Amino acid sequence: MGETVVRKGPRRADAQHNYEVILAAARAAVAERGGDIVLEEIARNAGVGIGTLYRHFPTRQAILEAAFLDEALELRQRAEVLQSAPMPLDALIDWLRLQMDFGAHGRSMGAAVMNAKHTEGTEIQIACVDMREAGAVLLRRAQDAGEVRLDVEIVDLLRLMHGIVIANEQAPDQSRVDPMFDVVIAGIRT
Amino acid sequence: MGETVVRKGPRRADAQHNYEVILAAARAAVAERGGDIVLEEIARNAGVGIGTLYRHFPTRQAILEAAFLDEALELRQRAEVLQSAPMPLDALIDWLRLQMDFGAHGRSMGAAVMNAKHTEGTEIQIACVDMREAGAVLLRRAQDAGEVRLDVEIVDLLRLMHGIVIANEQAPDQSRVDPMFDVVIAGIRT
DNA sequence: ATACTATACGGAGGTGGCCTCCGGTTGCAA
DNA sequence: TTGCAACCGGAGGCCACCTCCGTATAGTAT
Repeated sequence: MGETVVRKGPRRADAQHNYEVILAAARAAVAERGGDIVLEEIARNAGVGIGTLYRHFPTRQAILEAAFLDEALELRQRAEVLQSAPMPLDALIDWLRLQMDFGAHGRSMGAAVMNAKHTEGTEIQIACVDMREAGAVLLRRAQDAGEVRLDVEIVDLLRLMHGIVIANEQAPDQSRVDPMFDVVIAGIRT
Repeated sequence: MGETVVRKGPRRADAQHNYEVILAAARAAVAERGGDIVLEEIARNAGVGIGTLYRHFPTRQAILEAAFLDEALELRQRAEVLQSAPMPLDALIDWLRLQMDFGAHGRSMGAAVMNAKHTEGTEIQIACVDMREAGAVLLRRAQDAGEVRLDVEIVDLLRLMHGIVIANEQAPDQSRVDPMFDVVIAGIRT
């Protein structure tokens, strides 16, 4: 373990540049095609060889993780901001909606990334744990305020949001997303 | 449209036999690998050439649909049986649990099949519609009994069940499935 | 400025799965 | 038994994945 680790430290200028260009292309590709991105196309769009792409991101998983990292960081930040909102339940609900919006944007990448969340040590794993903990504070506040059932855990909510997004992904009409969300919210209330 | 349709009627004996052998192999493969089955492997296990497989099931989608068809039929049947159960809400809950169990068994095939549910005319589409309608009766009974909110639709419930299964698929622990299910049930109550 | 080398680039090529196509085979009816 | 429509099988083209290594160059030492 820990053999071909991608160096994060100081790199040659061209390497750093390529890394960023590839990542940008990857994000664009993920945004419109979801999880089933075509790696060689990303390399082409980034204007680099396929070998260069694979050096920076040794595995398909690595690219998806990198593309999702920012979202995880932002979701954590949003949670921390909401932690001081006046209405604990509303804050939680707002954050859960964000989860869905981000998930919808990231499309079915979710499955791939969800998997990564559980493999130790990854950068994305740490980011996801942080995000989850920040969300857990929101949940706890709502529970302490007596507005949410005590037997609900944060993972339940994250997975339910994720599930709603995934289940509606292939559907022609997105019109039932809100009702489904409402059901979940009603279900966690005391 | 409607060109290379797979004939359902009388076929030559060897063709009929191969069809069944392939389908059996496909079901076995789907049961353990989910949606990302390897078609050539199925053909190999069935002891037929790849060409034969493709004649009987023109597309990957067709195989998944065929493998899932039985489940849809059975779920419909179960719903019809439960329609005469004494407690409408309990009947609905039981049926939704079945949805999850079947989905869990069918694994991530769900996404592929969910898609098929919305393409017109397919055999699986008809089966799914029938199943959904049978489930809708269960829902309506529970609503008429005043036990379930009126703004809930059957698709919401099916998708939520599907979502729970998918979202938990990659997770190492399945222990949160029941709590998530409970949240949904609590959420649809009046 | 020049030379040197660790670092990085790029794409050819091997692998594997998808799907088509067609020459050969066989069930079945007459 | 014969004939043919139905059926079989797998070779082969395609595409994406991923590795490997010869070439190029940024950064540094002189």
